[in-house]
Amino acid sequence: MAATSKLVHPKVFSECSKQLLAINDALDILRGKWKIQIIGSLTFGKKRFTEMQREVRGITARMLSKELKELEINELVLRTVHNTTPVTVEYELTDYGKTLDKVIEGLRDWGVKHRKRIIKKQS
Amino acid sequence: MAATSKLVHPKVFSECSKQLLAINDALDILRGKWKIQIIGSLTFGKKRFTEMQREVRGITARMLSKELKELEINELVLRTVHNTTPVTVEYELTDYGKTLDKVIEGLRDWGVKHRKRIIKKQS
DNA sequence: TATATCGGTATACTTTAGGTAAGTAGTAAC
DNA sequence: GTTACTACTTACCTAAAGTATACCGATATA
Repeated sequence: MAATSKLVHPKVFSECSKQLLAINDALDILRGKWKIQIIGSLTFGKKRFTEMQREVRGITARMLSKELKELEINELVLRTVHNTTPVTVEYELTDYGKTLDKVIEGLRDWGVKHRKRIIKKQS
Repeated sequence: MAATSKLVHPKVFSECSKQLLAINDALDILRGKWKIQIIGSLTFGKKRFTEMQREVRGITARMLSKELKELEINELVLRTVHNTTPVTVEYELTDYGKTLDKVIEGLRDWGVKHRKRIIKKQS
């Protein structure tokens, strides 16, 4: 006897697919090792380039520059150049960037719990 | 005159760094094109392999298999083989996997809003 | 006998992500 | 005139991620 294939109700199926599409849209913008961390660092306020380089552990100037550019294009981050010498550049979240608060917070909270769990398992 | 480097208060700095570490921990497990989508699809309940292949648009058997294995190793997903013919295999979120609810939800909600925004800008 | 299903695996390949290292302009301090 | 600072850019390279396609055993169906 062949396994009966429990068909998902079309309504449920399309609902799930639609939501996966949304997740995909979000990931398209946030994917990679650095973007979410960069946004995370900017939730603490305006930052200068070198400041972020120090804060986001392990990131190189190349990656920071590249990722910030993409975030700027997607209107999540605002870049402001100040006429000091040498020039200073400030990055901050746009209002739209700030709408990612819940995502960042969720990821951060889960990460904290996850780290605790891993450490507990090792001991 | 050189720009004065506004030093961040050590307490604020370490707090930010600590939180970025947590975000990094979370991302280590969830990074890539598919993992979050797979978990997202499982928030709707148990799924069989082929069912997921249909649901997660564009994923190949190879990737689905690979990603599910990694999620299983990290105890986010449980795999159950049923003795039907042909065999059926069910995947579901573990209790620990379910703790990602907030993250998935946040990403999904943001994705929905983001898609609306993009469509609006195009018109 | 031929074909289909389920849950994959094997192999080969292409693409993208990310790292390394060096260099840049403009200014200013030593 | 050499060095230092800020905020990058460029060229190059590797490793990881992802894709395409064919195939597997067991069984059931046409």
